[in-house]
Amino acid sequence: MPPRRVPELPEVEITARGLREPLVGRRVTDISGVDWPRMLPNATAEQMAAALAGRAVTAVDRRGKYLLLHFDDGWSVAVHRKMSGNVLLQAADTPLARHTHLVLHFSDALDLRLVDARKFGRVYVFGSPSELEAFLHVRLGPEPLTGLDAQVLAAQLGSRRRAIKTLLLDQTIVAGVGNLYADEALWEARIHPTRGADSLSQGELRRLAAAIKRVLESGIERRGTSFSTYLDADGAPGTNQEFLNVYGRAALPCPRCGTAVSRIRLGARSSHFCARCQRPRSRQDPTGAGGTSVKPRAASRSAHQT
DNA sequence: CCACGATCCTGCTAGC
DNA sequence: TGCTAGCAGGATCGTG
Repeated sequence: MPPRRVPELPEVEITARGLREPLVGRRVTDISGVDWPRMLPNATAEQMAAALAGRAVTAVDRRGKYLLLHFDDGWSVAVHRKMSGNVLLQAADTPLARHTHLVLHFSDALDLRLVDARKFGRVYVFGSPSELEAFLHVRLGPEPLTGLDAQVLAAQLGSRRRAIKTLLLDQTIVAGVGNLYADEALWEARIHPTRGADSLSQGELRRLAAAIKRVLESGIERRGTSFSTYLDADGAPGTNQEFLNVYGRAALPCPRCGTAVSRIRLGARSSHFCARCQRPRSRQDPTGAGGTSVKPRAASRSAHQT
């Protein structure tokens, strides 16, 4: 099995699009397979079964990195795949994959299965649109594809001084951006990841807002940075891994200038950038030593593996 | 209010 | 070759 990328906005969007056609109009018949109660933080398996059995899917949507299943009578389910979670649509007679922690049984012997080796993924149940909205409201900032420009980004960042990369990973600043697309957007905008958010110029904010949209849209167009073919009716895998400029490319040449891509540790996350294209013009940190240097991983093991 | 470390998990890999 | 310690990473929680 080839390596999988952590799902971010484009990957969740592709999942939602793939599920929409087969699921809308279908009814839940039962729920099973809950072997890990933490997966359901706001309900028990019994409550979830009682709430959803007999209900039809009215819409499949996405907000940030949450996959949303809407049902009739105002019920909804929000799925967060976190690090390793997968959502598989399979015929009921397909053998259960290892690490399956929840199965929604639908009419016509169709299963929606949540498979997650690391058990970080979570599934929430809501009884009304306002409950769902309240849940999402406190967790998610604006949607980058429809609600982001330089002004919005500036307002979201406020006068915060933390590293811009760290703040891009904060879902209340902008929803849906994760480690991979944050690195790619910063490279595209030519902004060093450790730059203090309050040091960004108007022009840099404009470039960054545009770059965030562009990398996410490209990711969606390429059907995500994923190697899995699940959910794709035509079996086509995502191809964005072939187009990454810095993420997972430590020590490989920057596609723009040829300089070896740097990898540093920022907070508890790895950041990839080009030290030449992305200058640390911050006042307090002229050397760019804002993060801890780490040895590049073997360059062969990355998203570029064939 | 803000920053940041610890925590949750297990497959994978580096290192012995 | 086989074993094991340590890493990876999104989001939340607790501490300073």
